[in-house]
Amino acid sequence: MAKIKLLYVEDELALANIVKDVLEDRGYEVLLISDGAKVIPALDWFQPEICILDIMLPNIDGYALGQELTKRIPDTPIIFLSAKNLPADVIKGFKNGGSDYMRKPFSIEELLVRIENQLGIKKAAPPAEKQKNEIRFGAYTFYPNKLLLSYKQEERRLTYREAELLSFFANHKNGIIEKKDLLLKVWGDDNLYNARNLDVYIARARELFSQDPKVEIITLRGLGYRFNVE
Amino acid sequence: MAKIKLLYVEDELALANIVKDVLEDRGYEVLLISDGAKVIPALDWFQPEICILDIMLPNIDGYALGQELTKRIPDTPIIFLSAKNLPADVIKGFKNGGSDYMRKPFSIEELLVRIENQLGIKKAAPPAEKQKNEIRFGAYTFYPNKLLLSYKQEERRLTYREAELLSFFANHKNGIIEKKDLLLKVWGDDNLYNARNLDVYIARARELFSQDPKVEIITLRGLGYRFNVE
DNA sequence: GCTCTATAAGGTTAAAAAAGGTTAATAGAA
DNA sequence: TTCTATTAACCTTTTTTAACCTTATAGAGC
Repeated sequence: MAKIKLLYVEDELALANIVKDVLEDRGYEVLLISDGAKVIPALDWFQPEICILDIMLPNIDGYALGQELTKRIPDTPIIFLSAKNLPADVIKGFKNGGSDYMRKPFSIEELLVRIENQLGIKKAAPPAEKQKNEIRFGAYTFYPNKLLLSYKQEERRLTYREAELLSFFANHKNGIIEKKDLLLKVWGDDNLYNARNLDVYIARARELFSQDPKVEIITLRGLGYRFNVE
Repeated sequence: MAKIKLLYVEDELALANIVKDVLEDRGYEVLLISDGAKVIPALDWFQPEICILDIMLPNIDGYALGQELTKRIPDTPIIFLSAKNLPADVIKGFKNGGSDYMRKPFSIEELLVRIENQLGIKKAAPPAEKQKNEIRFGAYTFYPNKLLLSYKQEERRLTYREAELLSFFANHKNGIIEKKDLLLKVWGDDNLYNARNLDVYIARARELFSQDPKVEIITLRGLGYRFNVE
């Protein structure tokens, strides 16, 4: 079975490395980032299933990061971890996208159990379109390996780029998609020509999903898109 | 709207009554039980949507109770509340059906937020939707993820910047909004040109809300705005 | 203390510029 | 060929910039 991908943002490296070791020992694939500014760019290639965030980070504040993550990967649970112990801080954590909040110092065993708890909650509802070969978008079904999109009885063959685009959407549904990330992932390079190219594919994707108004690609001018389903 | 039914099991009555009052004040329908043995029989007629359990109870142990509740009402979240502070106790709480665990003494505000968090996870159970999709501004409803603002039957598509501005307002309603914070959040940079730009968007926002006089954007000259609702 | 005036902040509207949408034509691979 | 990807052309919408107008506020002079 594939390992669960866990993003861990912490700047105290002495602590972080111990925790990381334990987590890896328990079978998680851990990405440890100590600089808050590097988190967002990492989302694309790492695609975490759960995030552990320290709050007091250099450069960026953990709360802001939580908010940003909630926008981009809305179904992924976030556990805040902080020496800020006041109830007001905890509340702020929940308001900024947190699914749980642990005070420092904490017990690693307790952290492990809280992680499992969050994952358990998520498991019950079944998103996680990681390596699936069947993905539902509203009334459509997308078969990434077969390059096929079906709607009711109709089947439609997709081209390679169309399928790549839809796969990217599948991994970012109901979240913010930056144009440059999309270009990098699907075209491997974000230059001006490819940007226009993407516009053409977006038009095509909109046409593909035109039967079901619940599936919509919303433009975030100057930034990218939102792919909304349901 | 029907009140949310909350089962609260606690034997320290002095504490319990204070908490109960606050919960009722926040709109919950609270059933307080101080004798653990009476919990199971009450399930049938009360049918709670969330349970708060103290662990050290006379007659029956809170963990056992948690286990029993999990069997009988498996989708109902349980928050343990206990003076037993060791990580091992917390872990035991999660293993016995807990969805969260708070150490005593606790802040009531924090409890309220954790309750909401649990309900939020459950409410939108299939696809766990953490972020708000619907925000009310007086007679208007704002759908930040759909970039939509509705008033009575009318729906109005918003542009990305308009939606960002309204999201910022949503997070600061009835409070002071500093121009520079707003610029930083919505434009990512506060320089003089963007400042004029913001003026244009404020005019547009005022136009958007012109149907309901209860929603108003008040200028705080030299500082920013107040976004008043209600 | 008043009143007047200068000035800067902000309101409003329109025009310019940039981003993106759409469709068709062209180029390139299979 | 034939199918796919890219480029181009033209159009629409959004955002930015500019111009001009209104209003609040501080200070000068009374």
